[in-house]
Amino acid sequence: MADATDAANAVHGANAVKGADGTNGADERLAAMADVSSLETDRLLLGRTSTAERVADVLRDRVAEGFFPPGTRLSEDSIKGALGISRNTLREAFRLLTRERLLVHELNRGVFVRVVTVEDLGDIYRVRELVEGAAVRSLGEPPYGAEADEAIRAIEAAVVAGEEAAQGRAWQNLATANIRFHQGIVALAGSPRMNDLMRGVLAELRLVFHVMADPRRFHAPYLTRNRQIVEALQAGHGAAAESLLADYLADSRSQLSGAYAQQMADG
Amino acid sequence: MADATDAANAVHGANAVKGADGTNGADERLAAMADVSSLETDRLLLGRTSTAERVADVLRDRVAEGFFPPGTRLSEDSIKGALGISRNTLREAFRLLTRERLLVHELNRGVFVRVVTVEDLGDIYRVRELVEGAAVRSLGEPPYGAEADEAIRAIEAAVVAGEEAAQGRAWQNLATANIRFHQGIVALAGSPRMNDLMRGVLAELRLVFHVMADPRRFHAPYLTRNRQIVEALQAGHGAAAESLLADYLADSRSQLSGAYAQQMADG
DNA sequence: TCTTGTCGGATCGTTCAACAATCGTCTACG
DNA sequence: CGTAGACGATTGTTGAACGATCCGACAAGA
Repeated sequence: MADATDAANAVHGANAVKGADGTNGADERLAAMADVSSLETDRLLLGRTSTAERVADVLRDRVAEGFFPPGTRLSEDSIKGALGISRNTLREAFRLLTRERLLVHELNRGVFVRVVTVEDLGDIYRVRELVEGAAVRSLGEPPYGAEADEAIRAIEAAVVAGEEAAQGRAWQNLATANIRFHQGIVALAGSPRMNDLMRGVLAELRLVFHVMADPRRFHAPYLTRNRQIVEALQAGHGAAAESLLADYLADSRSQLSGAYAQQMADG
Repeated sequence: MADATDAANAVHGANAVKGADGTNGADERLAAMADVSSLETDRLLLGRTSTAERVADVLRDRVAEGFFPPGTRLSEDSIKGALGISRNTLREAFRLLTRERLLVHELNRGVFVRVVTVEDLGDIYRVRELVEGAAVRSLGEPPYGAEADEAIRAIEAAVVAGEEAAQGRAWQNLATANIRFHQGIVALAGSPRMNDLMRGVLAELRLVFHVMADPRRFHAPYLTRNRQIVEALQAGHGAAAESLLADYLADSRSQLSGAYAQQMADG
């Protein structure tokens, strides 16, 4: 859970960085005496966070872990008291989270944890099929670029994490690993905007899982398929991976949407 | 300028609507006694807006029309005074616009109109090629659904608007029409999330056009190609439209990225 | 002359208090 | 039984205040 937090923040922070500023080319003399250029990488990590962002991090984790189930109203007063922050700061954190589609804001009524509709779920899968498929296809033939290689390593790490979680019956961690697997798939495309989109979509999907009992049923069967996909990627069989992934998503979609519709109908 | 404003707001409002609420199917009796159904369209417009959202609308338009060029710092104090609103409300509006990637927020330094980097531009086109292409492909064979038919009508309306703008040498309107054309293309997929993504991406692209002189050069040549594409769509030649679109994007990309890189280098 | 330390104004981050607007519910009345 | 209206709770918005941070200017030192 803690690592899920860190990972989410890291990705978010990396994407939030704006483009290069124009301060290059004037200090080559300095760079000659000490290798200052190596610090430029760290500079992105330096981005400090405001209180509102940290509050948003806390609330995001709470929502992700199911502490605030979908539909819950997040009262300004109670949360402000519990976290010891001002109302304005809390409202700013709320805005940040509505941006991520985790919360919805209703005028004069407050903010609620998003309730994903069945139509939303269909759209989520449409996006996934499109984006994840395109990401794999964009790989082309090996050798891949350094960026893609790193993405593949991240994917494999997610698979391993999932296998360990399954072994330890830590279903929550399994869900996290599964989400990170697909995040890694999209990262193959190397497009920050696609990563951003998919991060939001997968966060929404997590909300879906939270209203379902027995998360194991929706994650465990896909462990071996994740493994197959990453092995295909590592072997350079992009087309095979894409095909496996398409089947995966189709199966997952039908299984999940059926169960979710029923769950929503039951209340 | 005024119509650009209205259009931007209308599009934004339509896309900002959250998923279907569950209030359908229960009031058919009412519709029978008086023609209430004609009001259902307006109902989405009826969603009241907070002050912060209206402020955000104003600022969004100002940015879109180039009143605030990229890189401009938006001072809280001066804008708050000019609009006659509280600082907190203004900050909330800023948050809304940073969510749309129009502004960037730097801690303790304020908010700035986004400066799109050359890398951003590359990513923007990657996303466009992927998403717009997939949207057209998702059409399949005619007859299309009602949703897709309406999207095609919107596309054609955008083409007509563009042709009229070109005739009147209203280059700003031409840019708007062009953007709306591509927004319509994506709407073919019928995916709210894709529409959302593309709205943001096209808004970013507008920022690019604002730092370039002679907008005509980047829009006028594509008028006839827009026309060809929409005619292919109307004729049910999806594959042809997709191919035309792909060429369009490739040409646009190379023309724009070259000019933009040079523009950024010149300062 | 160049570098470094220090200062002060301007602006942002955050909190607090207050009031207006709105929502939901409960009640009393027809 | 249904409905209008009052009430309490919560959100929307404002205004002021204080500390923190940034940035340019200016002075001291090598």
